[in-house]
Amino acid sequence: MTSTRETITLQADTLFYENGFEATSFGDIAKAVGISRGNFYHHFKSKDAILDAVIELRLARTQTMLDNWSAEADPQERILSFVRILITNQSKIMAFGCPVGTLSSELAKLEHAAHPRAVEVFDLFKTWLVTQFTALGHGDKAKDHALHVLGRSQGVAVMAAAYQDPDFVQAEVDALEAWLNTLTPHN
Amino acid sequence: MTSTRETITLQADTLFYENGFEATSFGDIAKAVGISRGNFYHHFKSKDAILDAVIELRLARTQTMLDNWSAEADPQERILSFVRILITNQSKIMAFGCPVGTLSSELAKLEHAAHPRAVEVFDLFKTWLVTQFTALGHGDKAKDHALHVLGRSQGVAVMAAAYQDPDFVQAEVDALEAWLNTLTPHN
DNA sequence: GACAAATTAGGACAACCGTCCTAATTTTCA
DNA sequence: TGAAAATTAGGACGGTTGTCCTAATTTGTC
Repeated sequence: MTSTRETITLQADTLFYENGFEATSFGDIAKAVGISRGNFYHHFKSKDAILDAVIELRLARTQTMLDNWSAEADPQERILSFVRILITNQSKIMAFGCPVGTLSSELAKLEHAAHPRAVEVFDLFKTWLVTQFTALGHGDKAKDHALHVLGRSQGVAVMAAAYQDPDFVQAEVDALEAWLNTLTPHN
Repeated sequence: MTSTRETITLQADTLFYENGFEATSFGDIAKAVGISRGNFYHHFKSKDAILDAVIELRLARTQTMLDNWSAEADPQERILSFVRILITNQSKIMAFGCPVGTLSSELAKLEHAAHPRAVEVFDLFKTWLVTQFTALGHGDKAKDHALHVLGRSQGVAVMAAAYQDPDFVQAEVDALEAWLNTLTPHN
């Protein structure tokens, strides 16, 4: 029993990811949802309001995903769960890049008011990663390591979308795993 | 004595970078150049034609930059020249990301015909980096190392545009330099 | 100085954009 | 069952988009 508002948000989320925010029109979303264009304003008063809802959806989804990964006993294994979304979502990432990174980049160029809110998805990952690195005993280096892992993942996503090369993605995931092992020798 | 066509290309290059390709209109370019909108089609028959010219401009600029770096005697130092564009162009990158990466990402989402051509800028960097790593004696690992450096740089650019944190950029550049030293110990 | 070519400005064009309004329909519930 | 509320379709709106046309102006050349 998903409400029309939810359906709009879900479809907009997909379209914003696959085609970009600017390139997605009201008509595109209306067609995907199967409602008339004019009816829209009963659910959202503007396109920006839809963007806000999409960002909140992504924030909630991300938090749920992070909570699930926290079930893992070993913090190192938790971090690997994060790194491996590059493999899990490989085909989508090779086609459209990372949803977080590409939206952040687009909203930055548009100087869109929702940019800081979109970056909060990064914050969720960052905070969670800091927690894991702290648990591994990396103290004041935890934040640096968290941003490092985030950045490496973003770089892989950009190059994956440029070249569509699964071997590169796998090699970089392996390299990140090796780097993690360098940080924390498993005795 | 720059021709109108050159001026259009230069202004479009800046606007595409700072605002995005899709978000930049003919009117925006016309205003920046200082000519009427209708006059445009005497120089470019379509917006895509302007994009092609911009990409070719970037290809030429990139090649020139790589040639200049090749003057450096030590291949390791050449690679560092590449890494340090993150510092040189820091403020622009924090505002708009990497021009190569963001255009590639946008054109991928638009399924634009010019996407492969835009990726050729990456190819220039890649080929050049492969040459440097080969000169350092990394043989069959040269290509992997080249893509690794490219990816790391892209990741830094994405995160820089998200957080506008110069310290993060500097830390990542240092980390990349340290990684390079790990690869090739300087005795 | 005359004439052809290159370049220009300005506006027309159809299509689409985000937004908004209205009137009809469906749903809810006392 | 009937009235109130929620939801819907369809279209109008002003503005902007990329594209194209025409007529005027500038430029270059003999």
